[in-house]
Parts: sequence; structure tokens; C-alpha cells
Amino acid sequence: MTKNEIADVLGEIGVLMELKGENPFKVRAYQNGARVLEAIEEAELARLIADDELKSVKGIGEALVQKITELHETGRLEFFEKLKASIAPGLVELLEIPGLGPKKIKALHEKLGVASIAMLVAACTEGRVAELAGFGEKTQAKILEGIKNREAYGRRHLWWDAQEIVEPIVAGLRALPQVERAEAAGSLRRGLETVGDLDFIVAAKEVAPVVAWFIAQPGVKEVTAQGETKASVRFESGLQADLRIVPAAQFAFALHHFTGSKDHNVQMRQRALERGLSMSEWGLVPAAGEGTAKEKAEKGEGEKVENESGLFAALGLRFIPPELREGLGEIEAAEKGELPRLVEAGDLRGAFHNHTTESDGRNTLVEMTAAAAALGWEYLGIADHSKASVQARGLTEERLRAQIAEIHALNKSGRFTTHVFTGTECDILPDGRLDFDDALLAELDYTVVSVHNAFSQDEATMTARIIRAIEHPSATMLGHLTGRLLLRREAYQVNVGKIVDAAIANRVVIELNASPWRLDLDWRHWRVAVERGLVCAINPDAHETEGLTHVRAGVNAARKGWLTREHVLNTRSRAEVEAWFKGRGR
DNA sequence: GCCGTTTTCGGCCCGACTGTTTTCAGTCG
Repeated sequence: MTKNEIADVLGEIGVLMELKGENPFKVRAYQNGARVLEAIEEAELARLIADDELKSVKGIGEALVQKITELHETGRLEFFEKLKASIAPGLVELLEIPGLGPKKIKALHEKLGVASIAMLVAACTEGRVAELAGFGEKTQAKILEGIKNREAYGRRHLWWDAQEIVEPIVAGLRALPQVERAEAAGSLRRGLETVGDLDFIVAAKEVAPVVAWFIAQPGVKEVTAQGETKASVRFESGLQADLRIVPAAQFAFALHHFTGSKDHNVQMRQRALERGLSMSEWGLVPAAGEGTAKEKAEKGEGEKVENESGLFAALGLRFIPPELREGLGEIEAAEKGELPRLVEAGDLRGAFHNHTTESDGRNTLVEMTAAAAALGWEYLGIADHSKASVQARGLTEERLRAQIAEIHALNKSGRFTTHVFTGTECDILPDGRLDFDDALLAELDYTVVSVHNAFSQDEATMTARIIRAIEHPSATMLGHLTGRLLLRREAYQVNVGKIVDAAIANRVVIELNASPWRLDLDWRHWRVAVERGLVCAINPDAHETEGLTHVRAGVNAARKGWLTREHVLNTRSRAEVEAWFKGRGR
């Protein structure tokens, strides 16, 4: 069984145990184990098991070693199968309903025999749920509403779409007279590729007017919570947004807290406790003595910090950029002063994978070049589709040769300060051959090779197919490695580790496709890949001038992958890039 | 189930809000 499949099983065990009413710390141990596993490389896991060193991994003890090993060796786990058989399968789905947790589900199951969403709807409609101890009319109505909307409520949203909603709200909050500071937090601030809900943190002198403004925003369908320090609303799209209002002195703590991630926060709090401090969204206060952290903070007993840098410094850490706060070793790195200087949007001097009206783009070569010049880019790579991508009006040899001439003429004209590189996004055919012949590819500055068909090949076939393309002497970089479309289409079956190794061996760049619905290769792979020597290119895959700005989403993902400027080809100067392209020639 | 400079047992991050209660459990982040 693969590492990710094992992690899924551990996570599922956690959920099932939760439903059984097991010790919550035991539940957490399994969920934590699943996460720890996800951060290990496939080959590394095999080695740890073979060398009997799995126990040395933090968060994995005797019991998990045994279970992970069994799953890895046999693909089965008796403990898991027995556990699964002991729970009505319909109960897991009930967890998706807002307001229902393991305890309530257990009560519904034991007292009313509810074992599925359909049975729960019936019980609510008949009024039997409201009669249960601990339940009432409101809970019953909320459950029905939650079931009706569970698809919309549970849906995640692309980071790009979410930030377009967030920006005007942050600007509006800052413009209010009562507001001193306002920021968006949560997974959006961490730059995660998809966002579940929105979080706004505000420092304000008065609460009521800010809440009133917030809940009156266009598109707000209902107010789901409203208290002294927070308000939550649900937009018509199903997206939920939380607003938290704190005194200015607590702003940095609240911003850090609600930026998360949960894992990062747990580790930070443990670190605080090791230093005799208790940390919450209210402050960093002495752990000893009477009263809550909030009370102590209000009495002025805790650390005083202006911003998050001060907060990290109070725990002996360098500032950790939000993108790194995933609980994947960033605290240890910050302690040792080994955090990377992450790549920034301003470091980019161009990009290589862009389309024009020649294939399926919506702007001409001249328009795309003008847009790149407006962004201050030193160069722009044009890589229109090749002939096999008929659906995208892929270029024939003849049309590509004409485009090359057109680009040369444009460069020669001196019309733009931005230099245009001639390229192609050449289809990797189902057998791994490229869609253009060698002679034509050799005329180009560079070649992006991508898979656009035969997605359903098995892993071994797909992996061999892509590696064959990477080994082609004209291949410069690999486009959207897994082909996933976020929230819409799964990645095709492919062995990422083997592809990365082949790319390094053949001096081929792998693209971080910055299109907000791709972000492919996923950030979770990059840290290890560049450590091994892989070079990245952050490519917008722009199909119109606006699309060039998508590099921002790609930079987010790159930062989450711990990438620095040195790892990214398109932070280099035109001359350096040209040298790279030539160096590839064999 | 995991972990250990409070170390092999007894902890395990912390707080807000809701809906049910009449002092609090459950859920959520």
C-alpha cells in the first residue's frame, strides 16, 4: 500500500474512533499519525520500515509502527476492518452536517436508530429529534437546513476566487472610523490552493458598528453567529466568513491564532508551555496563577507585542511567513535560523508557458507582449499548443514556423522592452513521443512538454510515457505534471518521485503551473524535489493578458514549498535563461 | 495512542458561541 493510502486509512480510523466515542486524544494520535506520514517521502517510508526506524519519527509510537507496517506490507489491517464493520457506514456522512459532531451522532444513532442522512431527515420531519435530551427545536431545524445545503456548505473555493471577495472587504473594514487594523487570516493568508471559509481579524475601538457593517455586506444570506467578539455570516455561494474583533494590543496574537494552521498553533502553544507561558488568541501570558489567558492579558500580565515578529521573538523564533505555517518543521527551522528567504512575486522576470490567439488564447502575440512589458517583465515565453491538441487549435509545423518568424520580427522591431522567447507546449503523445519532429523543436528557444490526452493510462504507463518525453533532447520543461484541476478533476495516475528524478537527471525544469485551478506540481512535493536538485519554473499558463497575473498564485504555492529565488528559473536574467536553454542542448 | 530536563503515569492547546439548560455540553476553529 502506498504512503498516502496508509495515511488515509489512519485518518479514517480516527474518524471511526471518534464516532465510537473513543478517547479524543487517541483519535488525535491517529490523525496526527496520518499527517506525519503525508510529510514523509514514499521511498523514505519504505526505508524507515526496512531499517526498523519508524518508531524514531515523532508522533509515531509502537501501535502505529505495527499498523503502518502491516498496511505497507500486506495492504490490509485487521484492526481497521473490524472497526469499520462495527460502525453503521451511514454515520460517517453525518459528520458533514454543520452542528453535528460525534456525540450528537452517537445519541441520534442509539436513541432513534438513525444510521443515514435519509433516516435523519425522517426523524427531524417527524419531530423526534427535538424531543431528545440535549436537542431542541432549533437544533432540529438547523440539521434539516444543514442537510439541504450540505453540498454548498461543504464546498471549498479556489484561493484566487476567495481573495477576490476578500480584498474589498478588508479595504472596507480599514476605511471604517472605528477600525485601527484589519487583515484576512486563515488558509487564505497561508496561501492554500483552496479555501474553506474566510477569516477577518480587526482591531477596533468599538465592536457594534464594525459588526453591523460586516453583516450588511452584499451577498450575505444569513448571520450564523453573533457575539461580543465575533460574527459569522454565510454568503449566497455557501461560503462562510468569520469576523473577529479584538483590542489593538491583542491584534498580533489574534492574527497569528486565526491564521493557523491548527498544527502550527498546537506546536507554538506547546513551545510556549515549555517556557512557562500560555498562548491563545488573547496573548502570551504566564501559565502559572489563577485566571484565564484572556483575563491575564486584559490585566496586562502578558508579553506586549506590536506584530507577529514580536510574538515569534517572544518564543525565541524568527518570523515565520504565513505560507510556511503548516506544522511541517517551520518552527524548528525558525529556531535554528534556517528559514529560507522565500521567492517573492517581485523576483520574477518573466514566464515561459503562455498562449496566444494562434492556439486557444484570447489575446494576440502583440497584446500578450504588451501586457508582459506593462508588468515590467524582461522576457515572455510563448508556448502555444501543438497539432495533436486539436481541441485547442494546436499549431501545425507550418504555422509554428510562421509564428517563430513573427516573434523574431517583433523582437527585432524593438517595439517592446520585453524579449519574446519562441517555444511550444508540445503534446506528449500516448506512447511518450513528442508531437513535433526533432528538427522543428531544435529551431525553438525552448520546449514545454505536456500531457493532454489518454489521461486514464495506468501509473506505470503514464510514468514511462512522461519520462520518455523528458529524455527527449529538446525537452526543456515539463508542463502541469499531474493534470489535476482543483475541485474539478483528479490528477492522473503518475509516480511523481520517478518523474522528478528523471527531470533532474536530464536537466529538465518542472513547471509549477500557476493557473489558480491547477497549481501543479502541488506545493507539497517541492521542498524535497529542490533539495534533490530540481529546478522550478513558475508559469501562468496564461490564455489572455489578465492570466499573466496568475503567477501570484504560483508564487504562493512556491512559497508553501519552501522555494527560494535560486530554485526558480524565471527569476534569472534573460542572459542566464538563454544560457540555461543552450546548456540543455545535447 | 504518544510522550518525557515535572520521564513510564498522567497529562495531552485554548477559547467563543449556541442551544440547551438553569450551570453546561457540544461543536467549531
